[in-house]
Amino acid sequence: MSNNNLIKGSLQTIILKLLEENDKMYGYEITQRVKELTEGEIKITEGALYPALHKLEAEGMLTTEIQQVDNRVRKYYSLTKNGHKEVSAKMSELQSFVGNLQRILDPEWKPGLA
Amino acid sequence: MSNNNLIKGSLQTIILKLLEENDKMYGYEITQRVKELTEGEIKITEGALYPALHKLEAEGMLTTEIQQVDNRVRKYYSLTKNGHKEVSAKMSELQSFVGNLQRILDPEWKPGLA
DNA sequence: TTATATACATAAGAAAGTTGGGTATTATTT
DNA sequence: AAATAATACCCAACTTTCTTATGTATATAA
Repeated sequence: MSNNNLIKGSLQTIILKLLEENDKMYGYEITQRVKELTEGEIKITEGALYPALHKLEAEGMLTTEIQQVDNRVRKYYSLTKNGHKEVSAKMSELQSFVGNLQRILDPEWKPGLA
Repeated sequence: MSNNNLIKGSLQTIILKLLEENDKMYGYEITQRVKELTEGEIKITEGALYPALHKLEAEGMLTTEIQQVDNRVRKYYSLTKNGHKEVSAKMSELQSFVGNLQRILDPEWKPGLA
C-alpha cells in the first residue's frame, strides 16, 4: 500500500477475499482491482504484493498457473482447499478486530449501527 | 497486544484518542482501559505500549508528569497542542482506511449502513 | 523515441509489533 | 510465612510486514 501505512497484516486478507470472489487472478490484476474499489485511495505496491503472494503459496493457501497472453506471461493465483478455509478465518479475525477498534475509538458505536 | 497481530499502525491512534477523552492517563491505565473496552479481546503489551508512548512524547505529541501514589511512581501522559491536532488527523486517516477496507472486502457495504 | 502501461521479480532498510527479560512495591492467596 | 498475582515502569533481541528502489521484458501512446 502506498500512502497508507495502517493495519499491517490486512494485505493477506485482501488477497484471499478477492480470490474467493474471482476464482482466479494475477498479481497486477489485484493491484488494479483494489485501486478501482477504493477509487485510487489504496494502492498496493508490488514490493508488498508479490512477496505476500509467494508466502501464501508457500503456505499452501494458493496455487499458480502460468498463462501466455499476447507474448506476456501472467501468473494466475487461485485458492487451495486450505486457502478457502483461511478466508473465513482471516475475515472474521479482521471484522472482530475492526469491531474492537470501534469500541475503543468510538464509545457510542454499536455493531450494526452505522 | 497479545493474540492479535493486526493492530500495527493503530496503536498510536488508540493512545491519542484515549488521551483526548481522558485528559490524563498513565501507561498501565491505558492497557486496562483497552482491555475493558474490548472485553479482554485486545491486550496491549507493555513492549509495544511504552516505546509508542516515548515516541509520541519525543515527537511532541505528549507531555509527562510524574506522580507518587502510595509509594508507587506513575507517569501521567497528556496531549500537547500538537497532540490535539494529531488526534483528528489520525482518526480520519484510520476511519477512511477502514472504509476502504470495507469497500474491498464487502462489496455490498455502503458507508452509514451497518 | 520517450514515456506510460502491462507484468513479473528481488533486496535493503524502516516501522511496529512480539517475546522475554529486569526492577520494585502492594495485595491476595495458599 | 511464602508464593503468586497485580500494579507500575523499562529495555533489548527478534520477527513480520511494509516502503523504496531497482531490474527485466513487451506493447502502446504521445
